[in-house]
Amino acid sequence: MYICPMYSSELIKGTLKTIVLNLLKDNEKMYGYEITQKVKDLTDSKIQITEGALYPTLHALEKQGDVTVEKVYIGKRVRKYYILTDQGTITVADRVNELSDFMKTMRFLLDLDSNVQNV
Amino acid sequence: MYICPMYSSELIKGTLKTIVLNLLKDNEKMYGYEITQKVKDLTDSKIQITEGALYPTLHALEKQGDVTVEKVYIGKRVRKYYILTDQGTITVADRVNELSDFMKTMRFLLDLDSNVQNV
DNA sequence: AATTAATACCTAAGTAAATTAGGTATTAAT
DNA sequence: ATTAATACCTAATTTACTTAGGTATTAATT
Repeated sequence: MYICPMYSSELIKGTLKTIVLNLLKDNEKMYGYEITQKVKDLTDSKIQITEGALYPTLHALEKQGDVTVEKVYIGKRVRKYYILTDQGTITVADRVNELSDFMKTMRFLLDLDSNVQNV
Repeated sequence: MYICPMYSSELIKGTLKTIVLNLLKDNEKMYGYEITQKVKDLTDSKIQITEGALYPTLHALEKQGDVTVEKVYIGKRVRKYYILTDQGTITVADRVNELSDFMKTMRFLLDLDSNVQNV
């Protein structure tokens, strides 16, 4: 199965934690595979999170206390649900604000708002 | 001299070439140091390009044919002006479109447009 | 006059966050 | 019966930076 990310990987780099945390903010609990599918669906496959990037990121978020894990067995198959902690709620707000601010700065820097085509 | 970038470096990662090319699109010719100052000025120091990142990037752009170089001596001090090539003009359009599209997708994904505070 | 700051270029080593490329195992679909 | 989808994982590699130096000229400050 070939994975075709629409955006060059450099752009997505640095936004993964923000994406994951923001999804958990809106969904209470999600498991890894579900996150990859959700992002794919919401972005019309323009952003496809690779598992090699996602799982280490989820483990890092757990380690730094932004999420907790809840193991659930679906038959014999394990699912690890990730839930945002109180600290994680603060982190996601910070991250989203920073990204939002950064994108605003980039739009100004690249003079994108004066270009009608970019709506 | 301490450099304090406002945004975490991961965010800026991947946008440097686009920023540089776009400045050259609007300015005909610029030299490295001038680019760092211009970006600092335009972003109120929120984005500060480090020289360790910029010079290798300029050399890469030259190697891949997006810019040409013009050496000028100001007294005994050398200045290397970078000028966008025809190919570079295409590259910058592609890059800016991609970044613009990516930011639009991120705004949707993070549900930023429904948040009045992010204007 | 001497020192510091600003201008202007550069590179090498280290780092962080991805990609690539595997692996295991269960369940559903063809 | 075989393939695809679900669901987890890691190790090696790559990439684009940061950090931390270096050289040299010119302007500003003490």
